[in-house]
Amino acid sequence: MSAPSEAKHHSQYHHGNLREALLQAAVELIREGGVEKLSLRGLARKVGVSQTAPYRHFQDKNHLLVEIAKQTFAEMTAATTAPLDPAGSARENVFRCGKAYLHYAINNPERYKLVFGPSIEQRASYPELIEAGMRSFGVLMDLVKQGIDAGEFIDGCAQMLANGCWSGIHGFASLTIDGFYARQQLPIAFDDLLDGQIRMTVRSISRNPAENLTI
Amino acid sequence: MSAPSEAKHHSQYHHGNLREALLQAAVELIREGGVEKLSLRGLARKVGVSQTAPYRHFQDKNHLLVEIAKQTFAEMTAATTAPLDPAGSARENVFRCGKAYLHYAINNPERYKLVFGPSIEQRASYPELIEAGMRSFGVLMDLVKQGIDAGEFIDGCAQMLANGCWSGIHGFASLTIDGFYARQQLPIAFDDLLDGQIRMTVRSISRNPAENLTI
DNA sequence: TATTTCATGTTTACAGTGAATACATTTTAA
DNA sequence: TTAAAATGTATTCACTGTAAACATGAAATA
Repeated sequence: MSAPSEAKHHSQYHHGNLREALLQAAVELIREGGVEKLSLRGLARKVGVSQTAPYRHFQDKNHLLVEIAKQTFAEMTAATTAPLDPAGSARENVFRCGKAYLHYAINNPERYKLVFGPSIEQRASYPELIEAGMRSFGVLMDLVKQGIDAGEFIDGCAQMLANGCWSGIHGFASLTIDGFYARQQLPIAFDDLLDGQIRMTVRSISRNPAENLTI
Repeated sequence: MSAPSEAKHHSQYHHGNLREALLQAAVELIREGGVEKLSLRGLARKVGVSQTAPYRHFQDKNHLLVEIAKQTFAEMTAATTAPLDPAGSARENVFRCGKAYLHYAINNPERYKLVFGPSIEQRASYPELIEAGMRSFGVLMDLVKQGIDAGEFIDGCAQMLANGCWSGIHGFASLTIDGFYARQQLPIAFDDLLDGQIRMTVRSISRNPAENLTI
């Protein structure tokens, strides 16, 4: 189980594992200062390599960002899938999924912004990125379909209902990350606000919802 | 009613109305290429002035963007207030407000992204910007309060309900603008998707909502 | 009216960026 | 053993935001 490229005596000309090192360092820099502050030159400096070395592994800056975005989508998919209860109701699972989604977003604000923000150019021309995003959305989509089939959710275009839920959760994540809710003097704790958002989301597609915000 | 600064023979050294000209040109450039592509130097070029002239009117690039964002918030406030019907129900008015909001966002995608995106740094340190944003949010907030008082909406923290609605609408606007919904093969027209989003939003806070997505 | 002052322009310069090109070295395959 | 391919570096260009010093002309004052 020896990793060949790592076992070798680093001649210190060839890095050995530059691509991975760049990705990892970039994620760190983004976490610390946001995508806006990430420069390829600074990244190269951090990794200890010349400023043009990254171009041997990424066509340009955008391609590197796309790679990180793909990884981020994958992590989101995993994070929102993990807490699901196969035996639970669709309502419960949408709640769990939403909560995990928001926790991921709030704990990884800069990566979340990278994925949805304007830093990545020409998103549409990276099929793998689109697919990674679709897979992430698919978690919610499947739950909504199950809920419709089970009669828990209102009848209608499943995609529309799923989009609606996604919009609510994504909007809440974005506004929270950008500080729009932090500035409000709320009579309730933030965790309750977050819970309330998810309950509203579930309520928006539920049949016969209660008169208060329960699930 | 003669505008003194405009009546004078332009000596072509002093522009005469540079601040306004810069703002107007910047809005155009943003509309065409997004904030990311806006450079102060390009802006100066477009207005026909030296590259440092803008610094006589704006402390730095960020201050210029903040000014445009303030104007954008003001326009949004006007756009979402105009269609309200004082005699109508809160449900109806939230619907109208939401629809106007989404139309503004979709017709002015780059300005919308400017206002909510990461281009503006240190938002919190511009009180006038915060206030402009609060006024825009206030339109929805007032409607929600009215709806709670009238018994149309569920009882609860008004701010939480308003935030929830805003999240849904804002999320939909963002995802639409960023093309996440354009890539889906939807069985329904986009206008119906948009309508559905607003109905879901209203539904999420309504007492005794119908079993389908009506208002 | 003559003069001074100040707002608003310009020129020049610097440090930073993404990226293209040409060159160097090391690894790999023939 | 040697040729080729992969992966590194050095140099350069065009672009950016912005600081500093200087120029001009409009408004205020003597």
